Amino acid sequence: MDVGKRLRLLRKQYGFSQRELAKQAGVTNGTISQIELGRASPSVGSLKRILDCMGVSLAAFFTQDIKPVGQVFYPHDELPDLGNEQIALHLVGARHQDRKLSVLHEVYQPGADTGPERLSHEGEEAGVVIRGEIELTVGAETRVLSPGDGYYFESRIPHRFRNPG
Amino acid sequence: MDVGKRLRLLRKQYGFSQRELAKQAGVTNGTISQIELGRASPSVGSLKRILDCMGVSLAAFFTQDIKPVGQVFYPHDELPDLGNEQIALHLVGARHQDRKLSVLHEVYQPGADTGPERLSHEGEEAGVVIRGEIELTVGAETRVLSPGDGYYFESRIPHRFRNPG
DNA sequence: TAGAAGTGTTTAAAAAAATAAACAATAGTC
DNA sequence: GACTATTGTTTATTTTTTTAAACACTTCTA
Repeated sequence: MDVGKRLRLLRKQYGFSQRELAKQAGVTNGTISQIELGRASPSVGSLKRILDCMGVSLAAFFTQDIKPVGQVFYPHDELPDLGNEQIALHLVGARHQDRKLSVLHEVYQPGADTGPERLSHEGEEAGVVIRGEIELTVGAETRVLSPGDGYYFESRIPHRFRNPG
Repeated sequence: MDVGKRLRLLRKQYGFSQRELAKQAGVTNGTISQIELGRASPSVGSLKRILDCMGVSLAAFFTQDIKPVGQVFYPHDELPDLGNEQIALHLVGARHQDRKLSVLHEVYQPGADTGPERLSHEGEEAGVVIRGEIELTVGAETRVLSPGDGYYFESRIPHRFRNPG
């Protein structure tokens, strides 16, 4: 089992560049490059700091137990309607196990606009497109969401909202 | 989770001294001392070489999944008799999971004597005391076996036979 | 076509881990 | 008691990792 190959695979899954990951982990991009190329065997301390940024434990790393990113995009017709006839309440992320957050699509009036970002912080995030279209990038995946479509993901995965309209 | 404390615990379980373990792993005793004291964070390469000597994977190490040494000593009355009335066939290590070896206590005539050793090699080992008493040391445990008592253990655990009589 | 910003890789210097050899402490033997 | 063997720890030196900064390359944007 190659530590370097595994780290690179994991980093790609999360859509990090070497520099992004390095900055968060408190190491340099060169370090990550050399580890991935097998030119250096990281100390367990360094490796731990790197893996922490992706929510992966040393145990999971060496167990080959890469947890998949999970379902991120929820088409409109996959949002169960929990509301009544006057107010539509579509729950986003219903299938997401260990859900710590509940977001509802409540139909009253158009919502506010979300500006472009590229964040990676604690917690979880979810939302729904109200009007127009929004291009959402989560990790390595990018998708244009139409009105009615939703999203759900861990905020530690780098993400960005963009209005292509 | 402290890597040093875990390594020391594991080493003690296997009855290794720092020098014994170091020699097999191809590192120095000072290295192991410093790791165990937390004065150094080993590279995954070094840690792997050390753990290999004890048959512990990096995954198991970080999973806190220390597999116990397992039952080593089997008193006579715990050996199930698989034989007939003329020949007694007592199976040693019946409860040992993943048993790759079967040793039977066959009652015909007294067996040979085993000299003192201190080995650590591949494979598994098992036997039964025929006559007199034998002091068997496996890992950190020592026990005097009487006629009818048996033993079963992985040969990579350092062991020694001694006839105190 | 530049120019800026992004990517991963490479290299000399700094920091940390691993070595080699000493030290101190204990236990066993003569 | 002295001698030997074994234990774990400590320290100066060597080796390796990590850093910091450059490099080469691609991809946007003006």
